[in-house]
Amino acid sequence: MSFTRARSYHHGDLRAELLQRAEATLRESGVDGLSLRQLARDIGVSHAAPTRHFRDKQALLDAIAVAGFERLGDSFENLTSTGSFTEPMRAMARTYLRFATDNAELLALMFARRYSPVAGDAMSRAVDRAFATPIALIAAAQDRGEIIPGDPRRIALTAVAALQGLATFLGSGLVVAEDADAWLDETVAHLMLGLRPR
Amino acid sequence: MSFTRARSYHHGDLRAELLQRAEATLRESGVDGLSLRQLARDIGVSHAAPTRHFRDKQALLDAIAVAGFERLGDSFENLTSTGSFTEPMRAMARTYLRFATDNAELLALMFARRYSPVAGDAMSRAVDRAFATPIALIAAAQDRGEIIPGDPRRIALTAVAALQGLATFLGSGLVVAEDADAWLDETVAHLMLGLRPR
DNA sequence: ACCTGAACACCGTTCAAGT
DNA sequence: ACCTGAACACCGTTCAAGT
Repeated sequence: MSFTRARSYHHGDLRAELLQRAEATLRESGVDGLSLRQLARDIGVSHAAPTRHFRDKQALLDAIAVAGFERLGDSFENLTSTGSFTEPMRAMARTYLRFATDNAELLALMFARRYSPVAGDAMSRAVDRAFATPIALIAAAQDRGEIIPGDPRRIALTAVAALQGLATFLGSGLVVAEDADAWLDETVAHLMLGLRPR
Repeated sequence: MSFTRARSYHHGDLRAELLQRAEATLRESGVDGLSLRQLARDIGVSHAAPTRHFRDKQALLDAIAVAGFERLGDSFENLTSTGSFTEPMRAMARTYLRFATDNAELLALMFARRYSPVAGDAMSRAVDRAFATPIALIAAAQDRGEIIPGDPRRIALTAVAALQGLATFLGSGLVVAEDADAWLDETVAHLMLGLRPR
């Protein structure tokens, strides 16, 4: 059955397979290498079939971005906020930067600010969940007096922004990839201790 | 003369006009709205003419990115490193974030990590120049003992990375654009003083 | 409800030929 | 040296028609 399913008239789970295949193509060939027609050809379906599941190409890209934020949220899941704050903070930073370097094309898509208005709902849910762990981390450290007071969301997002920028610089080659770990440590140290001498 | 020049067989300065027009289109319609054929139509030249000046579309995008880094370098030019360090630092941050928000599509292109190998030379010259001012700013502050010791390039790039990440979050809507100034101040304060209580 | 095939209006790139 | 026009192999999107 499952052998012939791909050749039957109705595919069965075309939406899921389109998404999965699109993510693979994105990783291998970048956004520019992603075409709806090629995708349909790869799966063995007519070029017009994807329209049923994604109204246009942007809708597919939006769905990939949502899946990306969900995966980012998953990768934060086993972070703990116990112990001295520096360690959870460094673990979060490593997780984010690892996701960023392992999924460079995907990350660019996630922050490409091209979402269709329609995508907003599922998108913002996934985004909120992805950043929930860093925010909770900051809040827990504040309770222990290890972090200055202030809105934990704002503090968390400025911290993650520093990592996001570092990921961008790494991706562009402005910072050489081999030194990524050293840059990561330095970024965390600067964030925690500041640039002004103590 | 200049009225008929655009209609004569030889254009005269097609390369410069292609670049200028492309930057305008990029600003108005984004990268996705940028097509060589449309560009040629806008200028009033055959669709194959651009090939003489840019071997392919990527070469044009590279040239736009180089021009972007040059403009970024220009906008840093009148920053001074005198006075208490906090003020030059905030001025630099404002300049970068302003450039980022005023040229969102361009900035994305500048860090799109798709440079053709050929572009590397002019590109790295423009990049080096663009970041020279922030690096000099850090070095001067170190001399006055207002900044911790360490490689000024590394310190400057981690600082600019924090701004770059903030610009990305602003562009994606993760941080609302109206609060940009407040986020900027908070980012600079965190960078200078750190997140750990003093 | 889901998919196909043809049609339409676009692309980027190449290359002989024109000026 | 620079530009044109035709040709080629692609796109995304739409829509009647098929299952």
